Amino acid sequence: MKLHASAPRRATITDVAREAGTGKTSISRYLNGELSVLSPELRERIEAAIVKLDYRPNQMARGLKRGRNRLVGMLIADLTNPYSVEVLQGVEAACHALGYMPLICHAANEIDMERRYLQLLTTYRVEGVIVNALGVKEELLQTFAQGGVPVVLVDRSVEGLVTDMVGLDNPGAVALATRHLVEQGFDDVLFIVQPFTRVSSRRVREAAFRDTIAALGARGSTVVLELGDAAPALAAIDAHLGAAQASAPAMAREESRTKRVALFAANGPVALRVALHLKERYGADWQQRVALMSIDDSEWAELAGMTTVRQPTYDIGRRAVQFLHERLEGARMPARECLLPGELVARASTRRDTYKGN
Amino acid sequence: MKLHASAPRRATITDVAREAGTGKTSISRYLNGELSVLSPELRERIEAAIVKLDYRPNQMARGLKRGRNRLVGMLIADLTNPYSVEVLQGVEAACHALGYMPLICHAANEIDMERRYLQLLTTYRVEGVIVNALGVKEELLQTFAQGGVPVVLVDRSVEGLVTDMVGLDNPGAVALATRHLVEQGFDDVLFIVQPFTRVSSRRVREAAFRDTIAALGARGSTVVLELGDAAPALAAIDAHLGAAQASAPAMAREESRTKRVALFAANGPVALRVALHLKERYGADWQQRVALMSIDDSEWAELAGMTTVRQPTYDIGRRAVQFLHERLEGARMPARECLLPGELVARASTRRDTYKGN
DNA sequence: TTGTAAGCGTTATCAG
DNA sequence: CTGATAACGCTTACAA
Repeated sequence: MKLHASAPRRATITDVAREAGTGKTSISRYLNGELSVLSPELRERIEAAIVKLDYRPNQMARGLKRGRNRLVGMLIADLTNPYSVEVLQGVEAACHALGYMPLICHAANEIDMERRYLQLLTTYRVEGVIVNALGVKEELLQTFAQGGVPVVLVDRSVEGLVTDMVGLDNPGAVALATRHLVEQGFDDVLFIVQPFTRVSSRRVREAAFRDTIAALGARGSTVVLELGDAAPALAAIDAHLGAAQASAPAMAREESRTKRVALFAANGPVALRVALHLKERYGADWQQRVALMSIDDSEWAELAGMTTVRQPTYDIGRRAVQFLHERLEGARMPARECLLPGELVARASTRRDTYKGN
Repeated sequence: MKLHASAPRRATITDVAREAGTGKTSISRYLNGELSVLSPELRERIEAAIVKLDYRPNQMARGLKRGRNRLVGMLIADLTNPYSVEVLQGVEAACHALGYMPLICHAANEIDMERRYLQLLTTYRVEGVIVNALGVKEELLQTFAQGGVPVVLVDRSVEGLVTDMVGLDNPGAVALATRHLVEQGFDDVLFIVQPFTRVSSRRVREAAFRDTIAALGARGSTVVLELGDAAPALAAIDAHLGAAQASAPAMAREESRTKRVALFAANGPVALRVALHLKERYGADWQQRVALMSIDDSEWAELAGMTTVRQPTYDIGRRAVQFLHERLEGARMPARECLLPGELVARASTRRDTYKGN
């Protein structure tokens, strides 16, 4: 009877070779699918040995020798944002389809974490990285690029770095949303966005908003909301809403909604913050009183009846991996940019026919 | 001028040794903090060489030699569930504090994925695994345990497997919630849960619900809701609600809420599904008409004014890593179980004073 | 068809 | 204090 050793070392290729009464090379060949060169008889012995020893090739050793470990880094700024999780799902699916193992790193909105993870990734010799940057300085990413490790950016670009990037077609999405609002009769739109100067996607959305508003000849302004300290922004919103209401001629109670003003949140987290505030201020039926639209189709959007622009998150993730894969396969081409279109999901909050009195 | 090689291989320890004009051993010593045995002079040369070559030790090679790579696997059943993301944050924080690198695997609710990832983890020779099992057969996990790789279960236990496990104190949480409902005047509670026979946490919650209801002498029943096909369950709920309403004596319109019946969702996803249905059926002010409570404090809970029991997710994650760490440090003790208490977050939906007419 | 031997980048052992 | 040298588990010429 064998005493249970405290750590019954996993079988190695050598063990298998011995068990099968052959050399390591043949085992290796078997593992790598070079079946044609193995006599059926040997093959069977190997098979048996592997099963018997429950052998699993050590990826680390493999990678060390081969020079590639099939690991790709996926750096995510904030998993708390459902957007990221959805992108991640696409990334995972694509990775598996192509035989990569995503090494998922979650910066949790901490810039140090981000740096630290990036270092770690190089330490593990990932073959490529997909980055949803928080605020990496270009140099950090540059390190990868210089080392010949392809980088694909998701959702945002990084100043001074030219690489493949995939994300939402922000101008298109914002235009889609804004046009919808105007068509529905809102001709004064408040665009609410987090501090945007340092984050490309926010910057682009804000600019697109102003452009679209101008093109449509509507009124519009931007409010900067910081999630950490939203009070000032919320006050500004209230003020705007209040002013609009005051200027509107008295109406029947049912029609008290400030009809011409709509709120447009630049992303899901902002939308939630604003919705919470509106609910607090206007009560449970806030949706009837103020129109809210948002980029990012949050899970609660349906519940709140909020109109949104849904991002093609899954595809974004898949596309990112595809770009990476192509580079890893040796593709030499200038940096590409893949901008996928958003989809308008119209709900009660902005639909003309939902509030009485037109 | 140096031509940019297509893949400027990363510097290895040998390169550094050459650059510093010394042997690999010294470099290794330097890397492992055995500074005391290095002459200040040599130390400086090494430092310089490392910086100059931007050297990063290869973790794979390290792991290969050392027999441990500081990798711990984290298998998550469903990242789409915010619960998982929160636990993950705790895990990450703790891992970094202890110098581990979490290898995050997302099964995306697919049982094959789960199996596949588990295999992969053993292939990468992770030192331990934290598992939020979807439905692993015990054998798979057994593989780890037998190989001397510690396993910590999160949120649910796996039949036939005895290991450390950490999660919510389900009986306590359910009792807390149920008692609250009864105290608020609801004496007929509908517990809504996904098919629970195969998932320990659901099973425990359901049992605890029945126990508590019995102990309190209230009425209560269980409805099984499948997220994939919720219609039957929702119909059952409607029926129950309808019956209660019919049996109640006619009241003023304002008091039409079926006062004595409350809905209790076993987790966040179920709560969302139910809320969506209620909204569809009762309109935007569904919260005024039917009481909904849930385990898991979803991000939209505040928005919907839904009472919840918040899970100590972050701590669950941290605790899991701690357990793992202790095992990795060689702790030999019987399997432990850490059940953390939930916290009641009372909101309008179940508060007596929020609906008119008491 | 099969096996031998030389590494991959580190660390550990053992002499200087 | 410092540095050869032999592994770690695997792949890959190169032989046989």
